Amino acid sequence: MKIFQGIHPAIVESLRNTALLTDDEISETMSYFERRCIKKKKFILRAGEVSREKIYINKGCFRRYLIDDHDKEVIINFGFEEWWVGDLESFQNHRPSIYYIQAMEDSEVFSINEENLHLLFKAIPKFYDFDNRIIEKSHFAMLKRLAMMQSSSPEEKYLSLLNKYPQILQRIPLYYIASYLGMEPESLSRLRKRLCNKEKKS
Amino acid sequence: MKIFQGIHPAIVESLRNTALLTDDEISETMSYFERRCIKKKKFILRAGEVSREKIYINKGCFRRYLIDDHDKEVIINFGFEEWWVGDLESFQNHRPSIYYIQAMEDSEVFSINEENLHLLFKAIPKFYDFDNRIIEKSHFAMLKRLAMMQSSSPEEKYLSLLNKYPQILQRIPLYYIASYLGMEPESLSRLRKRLCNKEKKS
DNA sequence: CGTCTATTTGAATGTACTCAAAAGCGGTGG
DNA sequence: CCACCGCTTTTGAGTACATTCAAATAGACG
Repeated sequence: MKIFQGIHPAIVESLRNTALLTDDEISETMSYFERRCIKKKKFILRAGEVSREKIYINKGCFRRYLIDDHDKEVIINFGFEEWWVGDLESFQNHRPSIYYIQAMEDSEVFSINEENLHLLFKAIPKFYDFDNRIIEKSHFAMLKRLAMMQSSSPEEKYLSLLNKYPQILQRIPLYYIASYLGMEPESLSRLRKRLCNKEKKS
Repeated sequence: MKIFQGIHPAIVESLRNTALLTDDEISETMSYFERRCIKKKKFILRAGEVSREKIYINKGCFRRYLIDDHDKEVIINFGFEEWWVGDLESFQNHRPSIYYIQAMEDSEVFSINEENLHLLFKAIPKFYDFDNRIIEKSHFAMLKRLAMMQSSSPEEKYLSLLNKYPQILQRIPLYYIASYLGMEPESLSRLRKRLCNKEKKS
């Protein structure tokens, strides 16, 4: 098994086991991508711009948010290693995006523009299927998150987030987490205090 | 332009203009599907079952819901004409579903099982691309809905729903709409009263 | 006409929200 | 080493509104 220097093991793993690519095909696939570094706080997309590339995170993390009707930032999701980020809708339709996407840490990504993406799909059809399956998986995850948002109490939302991303507290400030959970930072602070007290009692 | 009897015009339209199929290809595509009638209140899927077919709605409407940790029904979404329904995740992974899908009216659907779907993809590759684009679109819509759920007041959620599906009040009972919006039926009732009063004053 | 389903109303409670302020924390420069 | 500044989190007080439980009303359908 070939070792791929500087590529996150989870990416190689999923190209191997989910996309079912051979090592040669993985090398070829990666050659269509460009490696880029994004400094903390830098944007890879702003509302109004058209997304010109698909981006996979090799290292670091990002937040996607939009500005709602009350001029408030609403965080839609975070992106960590081995996930893609970007506004696929803008990318596909060549329409201005409504989202901002910003690096939360110094990050490194693999990006690919539309032209190369089509060449890659032609060269490695299995990658086309793989890419479609990624969207599908995002969709499934989104459905479950929506169910959560609708039915769970703020406590449950917070705990389930911690459960899913145990490292999130180390990487993301609480007031961004609050926005992601659909609450105010003050409420999250009080909620955490409540949970703390419960722990002590039990 | 051929006329397709008994097929919802919106379905034909999207096969023609989005999938870019010729009339002959549309006929061929449809021949892979089975037409089925579903009586009001009947289930096309229950939690625990594995979804064995993909289903497109020709007439009528459905609701998808799950039973949450507090034994409460949570409505995830409604399906109307020309949309697909079903649990794609269960269908793809052959795993038991967590969702219930129930007809809200006497309905008619086009269903296709896995075997025929693969045959169809082989016969009409453009349908494979089309199908993937449908998932993508669902995903985009879901992202926007999530943003709504996170940032909007109950009033805004309700009004935006009416705006998106003007016919919904005629077809779906209010207490299901309440569940979809993540609130109690009583709250929706009071909310509607408030809106009514505002209208009168203005 | 009666029964089941759906919607509204009432009263009491809890909790998230707003606004305002304080405290904690990290880094920079004098 | 300390003072200062920006960023993040916590605390406080008051208000608004969704929730719960209970009951009344309204509609639909046989």
